[in-house]
Amino acid sequence: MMRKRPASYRTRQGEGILDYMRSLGGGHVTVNQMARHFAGKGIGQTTIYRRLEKLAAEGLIRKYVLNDGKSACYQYVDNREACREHFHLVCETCGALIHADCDLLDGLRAHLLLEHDFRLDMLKTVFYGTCGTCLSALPIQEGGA
Amino acid sequence: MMRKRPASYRTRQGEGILDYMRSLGGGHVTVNQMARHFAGKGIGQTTIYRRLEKLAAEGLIRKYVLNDGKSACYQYVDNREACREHFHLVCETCGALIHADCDLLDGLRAHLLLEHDFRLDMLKTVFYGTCGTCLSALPIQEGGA
DNA sequence: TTGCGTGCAAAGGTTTTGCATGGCA
DNA sequence: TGCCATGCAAAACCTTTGCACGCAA
Repeated sequence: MMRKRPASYRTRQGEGILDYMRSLGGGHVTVNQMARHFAGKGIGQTTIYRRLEKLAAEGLIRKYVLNDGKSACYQYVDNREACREHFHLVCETCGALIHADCDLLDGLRAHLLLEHDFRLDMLKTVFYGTCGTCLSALPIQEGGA
Repeated sequence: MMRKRPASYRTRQGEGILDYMRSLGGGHVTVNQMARHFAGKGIGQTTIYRRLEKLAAEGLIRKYVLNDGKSACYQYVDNREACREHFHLVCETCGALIHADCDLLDGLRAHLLLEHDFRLDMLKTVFYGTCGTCLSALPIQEGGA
């Protein structure tokens, strides 16, 4: 039987990185920021990259690429199962991640599968836009550009 | 008065690049692909970058950054308003970028705005999942992983 | 003639990889 | 002890920039 053999060791670096991600409470960071945070604390940037990659693969954290494509940023998500069942909205202005539970999603997913022959992956899909707070804070910002 | 003074010259390279983008009929390319296409035809990659940047600023083409952040890809849009009106689906298995014109999007956008106070930006949002081709090619591939 | 457009090469930044060592189980 | 994890440095990549020349208007 292939038991839930972890095949992964618990290390100081790994714990430090996961703890740090958790401590952000949903906030997002880049590898660069983390590298600076851990500078002098014995955690190199290669480890950060590899660790984040693993965590993202496990679904414990989420990886975003910002619009300008400069560098990726990561954030902790505490319940990945629930995450298959709701929208993830990211505000391009303030960076907030919003979890939106909504059954419209089922309709969307079904539609994509039936009409477009496409199985949607909610763990990867992120909706970009502007959140209510930033909308009201913004001036007119019409469709101009 | 600031007339519509072009302040831009018509060049062989510029025409070539725009023609090529148009010839794709909405398909998408990376700079790398274009550089290969124009290799030996006297259009360097620097020009491609600068030209695409300009075209994107003018709204004649669109620039995407996929979630893996590898490289940006561009596509011609002859009607940028219409372009706000379709889904962009990316297959995580084969990497295909699919354009899905569909009015379900309007419902989705309206819903997000009304119910979730979130203005969706279709220029940035990409749906990730598995395309029909890859779905049928795959075995069962249940929710396992 | 003017000055934008082009192209080469180099710089800049992010992410990945090779390889030897370190540390968990 | 076995094997994964780590870290340094180098490589691989993508994109931008400096500078001189070419070419459109």
